[in-house]
Amino acid sequence: MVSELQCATFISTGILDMLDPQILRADLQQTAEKLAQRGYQLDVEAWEQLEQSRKSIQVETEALQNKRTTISKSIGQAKAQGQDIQPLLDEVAQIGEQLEQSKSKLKEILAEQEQVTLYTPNLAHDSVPVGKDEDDNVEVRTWGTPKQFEFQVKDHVELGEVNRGLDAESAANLSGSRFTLLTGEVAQMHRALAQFMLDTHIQKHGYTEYYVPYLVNAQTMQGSGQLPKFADDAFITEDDRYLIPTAEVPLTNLVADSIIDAKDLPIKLTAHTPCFRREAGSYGKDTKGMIRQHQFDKVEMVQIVHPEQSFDALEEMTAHAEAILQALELPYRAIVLCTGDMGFSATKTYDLEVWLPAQDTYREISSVSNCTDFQARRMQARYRSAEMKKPQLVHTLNGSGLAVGRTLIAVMENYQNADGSITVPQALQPYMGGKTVISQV
RNA sequence: GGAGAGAUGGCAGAGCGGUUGAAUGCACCGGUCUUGAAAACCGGCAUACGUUAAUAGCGUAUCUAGGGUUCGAAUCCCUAUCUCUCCGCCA
Repeated sequence: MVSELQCATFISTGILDMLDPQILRADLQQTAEKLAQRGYQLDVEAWEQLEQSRKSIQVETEALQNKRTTISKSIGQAKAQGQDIQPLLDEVAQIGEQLEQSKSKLKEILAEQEQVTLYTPNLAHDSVPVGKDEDDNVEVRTWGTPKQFEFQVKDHVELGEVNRGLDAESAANLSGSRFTLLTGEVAQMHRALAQFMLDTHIQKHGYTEYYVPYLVNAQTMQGSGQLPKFADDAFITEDDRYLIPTAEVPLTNLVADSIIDAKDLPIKLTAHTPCFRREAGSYGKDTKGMIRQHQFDKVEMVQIVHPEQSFDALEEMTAHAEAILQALELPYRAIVLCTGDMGFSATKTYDLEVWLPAQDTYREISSVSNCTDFQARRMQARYRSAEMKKPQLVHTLNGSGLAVGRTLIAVMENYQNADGSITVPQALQPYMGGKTVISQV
């Protein structure tokens, strides 16, 4: 649980952030409708009232401020010329109290508005199917054909036991439920997968590798949209740091509070990190095996791009994630998430789902999102070119390339043999000392 | 963990209670000169919000952040964060 007190420490920038205040102002009704598609109810009337009082009070405050500054300056001048300043002091004294009142009122309203914008999700792109939940997601394409097995397939838990590589009991004893302990060749394959993914993104897809902190502060979590709304999903330390739920958090925030030269775009970053999630609200889901864990490894891709490029970049990044599955020859399908199933910061998301023979279904293994300027606004990440008068917000994207644990599961299940041994995919063999099969049978 | 020093514009670096959004240099942009380039010289060059048709004017805020003192704060006080130096500890 995150206490009220901790929530109160969330960083106020003093600016109206998050959802573009200009958009909220320009076409409030339409914005509210778009938000409703995502299951978010914006109180239009309350917002309009807030806006009205903000306007009048801000104008009033600034006028008072101006008056005081002007008088104060003339006090300085009068003093320098040796004139009597008492009349001026009397005059300014009256403004003081009025100004204080006006100021604190304005502060209150701004804080209220910030609360609204901080909790408001990104707007969905027009190409995103409108829908309520995952049932309304739309399949975009499939790749590969699920293999027909001549024998009764085992799931990854059984395969892990057979090969003495997956020990749920020890993990539970050490840490509790939703943790995994890998040993021997299975642990080796897990490591090999991460290396293979990282090398592919660096060598073939043009990403720069990063090693990042696994603990970040509240400001950073807020920048990429995890806070304040999803505080309960994250692990927090006693000194108010958060275990990263994904490398997206530190990678994306690398450009926070900066103005990037347009010719340095796009910026393409990747990192292999553990990810920590409370999995609050997922009780009873995927309790068996290592599908849903408090700790899992992931290779993450992040791109910081020119606003006009972000939808092309979304396709490109999705292809980068698909390239890993293709190299491993794992059948999968790509789906586009509907408005109701998308994450908070995303305007459009593709999920990749890998075929799991034991479940006889596709399961999520990667999620690639275009966040447009939503995170950039929270982080104040902008770019500038010579022709531009003002810096503009960049667009940010992130995607898993891929979730390592789930990829391990997919390899184990798709590459299993009748005796319970597991063939090592060809692409992975160089990363496993040339080993072609895992077998403790 | 202990002791000390510091945080100013894209960068470097002045200012240390009044007319300072902030000297100066570098970088960058425009121009003069030049066959061209360099050099030299001239000019320009922060961000956000408000008002507005306006990326025009005008107003407000911003010298790490948050409080305070004051008619007035980059300048004084308090707190937090971060950086550096030394000691301790440690992979």
